[in-house]
Amino acid sequence: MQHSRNSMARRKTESTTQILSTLKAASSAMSHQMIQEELDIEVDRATIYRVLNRFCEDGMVHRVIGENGKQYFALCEGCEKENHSHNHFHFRCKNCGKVECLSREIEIKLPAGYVAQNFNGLISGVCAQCA
Amino acid sequence: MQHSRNSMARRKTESTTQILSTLKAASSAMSHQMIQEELDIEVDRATIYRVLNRFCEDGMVHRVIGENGKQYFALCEGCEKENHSHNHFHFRCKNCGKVECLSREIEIKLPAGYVAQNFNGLISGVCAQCA
DNA sequence: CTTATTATTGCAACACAGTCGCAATAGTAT
DNA sequence: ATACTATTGCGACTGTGTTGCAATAATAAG
Repeated sequence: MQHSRNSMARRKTESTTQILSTLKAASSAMSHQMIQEELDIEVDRATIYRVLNRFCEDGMVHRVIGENGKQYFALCEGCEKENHSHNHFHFRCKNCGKVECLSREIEIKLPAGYVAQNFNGLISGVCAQCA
Repeated sequence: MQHSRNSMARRKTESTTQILSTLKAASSAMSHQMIQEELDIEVDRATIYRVLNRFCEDGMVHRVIGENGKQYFALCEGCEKENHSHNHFHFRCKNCGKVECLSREIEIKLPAGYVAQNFNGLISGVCAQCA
């Protein structure tokens, strides 16, 4: 079978399915560590990152950068299809560590000539459960 | 002389003044590394971080987290006084590394019970100079 | 000016995130 | 069953940001 140009088909493995279902089950964005702890099987840190990066490339998952500089991953909910914009904010609770989506979409106008490739909006503080 | 409770007066040193004037001279937010390279004197990495953290505590400088998870520091321009909100976006050029302020202020409504402590809005891409 | 106090510094060590090369393993298609 | 190659685990590595500790130096007080 011929693949277009950079012929790379994704394979289904124990790791990928488990990580995917972990993300599906999660109510919030997860760090690699949270994912690792949640898995039924042992998966290497490097592998988890590679799987998550692949998911991001494929547009199944989006990456959020916390105010702590760390990466969090969450399934794309409403932007699976053509409109793959992640222009919404996230909220990270500094107490319980939960990272939630804030539904409101934001439109930011850039100065002329600027090209946007990535959007990362995050508010951190204390969530209602922890307040 | 008595200081209110945790009696800590800030001292003026070669490092602090140099770092401050470097930030003043900068047209964009800087990483610790950019600052270190720009200084006339050698200052330890740890010291730079400590100075910057002190500046942040004092509200003279604000901290921006890049989409790469790294910290960038910039002088507060319009929010020196009482209204110390940093609710504006930044733009980081993935080519030249420059981190600029986007002037527009943003207001985000949080769900009930949520308390915001920090705001970090960043768009990354390619700036006009590099496009 | 001299002295005492303590904020600040440099150094080394550390914890952690995220990445990468390589050889071994295991999906997938034929 | 076999070949092809995506994926994995392991180890090593880079870089960020922090911290403990002893030495240094800024500031206030005498």
